[in-house]
Amino acid sequence: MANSLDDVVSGALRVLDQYGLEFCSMRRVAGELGVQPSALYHHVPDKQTLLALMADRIVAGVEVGSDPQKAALALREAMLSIRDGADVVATASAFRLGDSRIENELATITSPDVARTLLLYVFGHTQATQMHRQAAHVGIVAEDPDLDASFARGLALILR
Amino acid sequence: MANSLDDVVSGALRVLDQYGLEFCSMRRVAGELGVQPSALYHHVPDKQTLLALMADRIVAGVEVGSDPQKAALALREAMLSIRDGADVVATASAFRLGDSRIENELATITSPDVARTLLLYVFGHTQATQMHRQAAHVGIVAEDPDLDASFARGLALILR
DNA sequence: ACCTGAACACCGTTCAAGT
DNA sequence: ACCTGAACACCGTTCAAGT
Repeated sequence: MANSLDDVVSGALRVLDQYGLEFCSMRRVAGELGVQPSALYHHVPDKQTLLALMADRIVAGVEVGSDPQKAALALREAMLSIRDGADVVATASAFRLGDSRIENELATITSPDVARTLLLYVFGHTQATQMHRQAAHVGIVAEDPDLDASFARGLALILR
Repeated sequence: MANSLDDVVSGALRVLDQYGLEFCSMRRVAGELGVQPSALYHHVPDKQTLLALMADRIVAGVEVGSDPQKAALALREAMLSIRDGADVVATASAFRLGDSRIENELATITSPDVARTLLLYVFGHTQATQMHRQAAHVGIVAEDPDLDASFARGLALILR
């Protein structure tokens, strides 16, 4: 019956994926878990912290390895795999500029400057991709079929 | 007495600069103008549109010219000149990927791929800079004195 | 440890009505 | 054209109290 912190994060990610960041409220997450809104504050001090935990989980499976290009593509895939994932991850990461796991791992296989540039590019392009696709899905803009290729070319530009 | 659309945008930018995006509500903007919240909907269909108009005004003075490096620095300066400016501009721009004035002008002096990569990098780095500075200002993180230089080096990487 | 119930101070948006 | 007043369906967060 009783929820753990992991249950809360999982519930929040389900709400995010179904309704989007805009409607991912503490009250909806509580509803998803069958609990009162105030119950969430037993697990988490505030919404921002919950969002940071969600971001960690979204990128948890991303292995950097030894190929920065592969790492960038994996990161992009992880963020695109959940609605508004890029927004959540990018916002949470901006708060820890310079000490995120992925930035540090990228830095060891390239350089600190390339790592940061790459990471910010991946966030920016993926956020834009996801936003554009959402807008296309709602029909307020035409689908752009070239976004994946555009991403790859920008990547090559930075890693050249 | 009566407000124009320009007055509304100006009022919204004053509220943004004083209180930040989080507290830049329709109700506060209305208060700033000495008007009821519902009055804003005479000028603007919704908050998102108001934010887009604010973004346009923030980058209005940025001249692209013929030097992409200078253009990127000018864009960064414009966004940093107002609280949460990078957030507002980046979010609004993601909706128009591929047909913003600045992206188009950059494309003519470099290439479409460089223009997009550059723009996304500038947004990402400037958002992170502004967020990090805000966090440092509130004291939850140490100031990073290298952010401007880090920006310049990433720029050089893309434009090399 | 985990949760309820009630409250506080807010939101964006709509709509009839006023001038 | 520009605005008021009132309402609707929401927010995040706190806190005493329950099990």
